[in-house]
Amino acid sequence: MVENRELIVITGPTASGKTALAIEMAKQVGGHVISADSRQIYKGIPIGTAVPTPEERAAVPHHFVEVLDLDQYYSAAQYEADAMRLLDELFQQNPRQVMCGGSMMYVDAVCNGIDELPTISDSVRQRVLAIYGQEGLYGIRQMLQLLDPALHDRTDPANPRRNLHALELCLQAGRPASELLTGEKKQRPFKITKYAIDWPREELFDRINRRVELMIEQGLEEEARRVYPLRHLNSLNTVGYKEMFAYFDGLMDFPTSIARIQKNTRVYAKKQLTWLRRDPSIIWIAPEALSNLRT
RNA sequence: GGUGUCAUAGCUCAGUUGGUAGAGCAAAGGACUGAAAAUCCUUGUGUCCCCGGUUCGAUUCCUGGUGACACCA
Repeated sequence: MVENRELIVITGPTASGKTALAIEMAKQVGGHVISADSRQIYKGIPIGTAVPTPEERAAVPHHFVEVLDLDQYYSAAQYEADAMRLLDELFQQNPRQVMCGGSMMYVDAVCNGIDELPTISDSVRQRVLAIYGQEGLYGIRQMLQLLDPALHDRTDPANPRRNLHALELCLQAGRPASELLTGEKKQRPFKITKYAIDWPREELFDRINRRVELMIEQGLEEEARRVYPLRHLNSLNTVGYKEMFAYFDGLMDFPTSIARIQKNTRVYAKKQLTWLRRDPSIIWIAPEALSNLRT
């Protein structure tokens, strides 16, 4: 009954052409596009996150695009749950569906699963923040070592966010969180095939630079001004907006902020590539092969 | 034309009282389990402008050249 179910995952670095390819694939197999993008999921920032166009979305149904308010909390774990629920539904209509996105953690959450962890309560969060405020990262590390030596040892000692969260988990769970972090890969009731588009780096960087210029033409500055009052939200701690905000704040001029967006987007693409490189299940496809797909 | 200052990593520059050199930015590599377009880590050999001189030894001092800048004509 579920034998031929397949999730076709189109991933890869930013500006590599995932959107168009995913739509083409979805059309061919008769499936929907499930976006795996931690920023396109928010409403109000379509230009800077290069959301699919209305025409593209009319051609194939899309999910998880422009559905959250900027101040809504969301996470890879929530995405896993939401996406799995949706896939269950969609597979009943069609055995092949397409996932598209460059948020590697989201992609992995669906492909491999994430451990079940307790939700951190406000009181625990406040308590950990207070420790951090008074004793800094050192204090957090010390307490973590006491509560969960194993987790302490494998947590990047210089990364505040990771250590804060590790300690939060221990306090919330009431026992060493490392017991919960099994890292077990979940079995999915469908086949997963991952593709990424393999551009020569120079060409990818060219595409990035051009796309940023296009965003400016489309009105990125105006869009950024609209959300400027919400600039402290995590959803706006995003390439394209941070740099515009810095320009609005007088920290840099307009051309500099554009150049910074281009640079930071290149850095982002590199980080994505680092993640992708260690995933042996990815099928890299040459850009030239794309034209053959588009029949 | 004259005088002066400068010439060091892709860029901006520091430095070596003569023992072949280092920061920021850029760039490259990596980590990643409930904020992930986030967060964090690692990586600096380059004819020290060119020819010659002094010296055990010159990127550092000296002569000359070339280039840039400033001022004077």
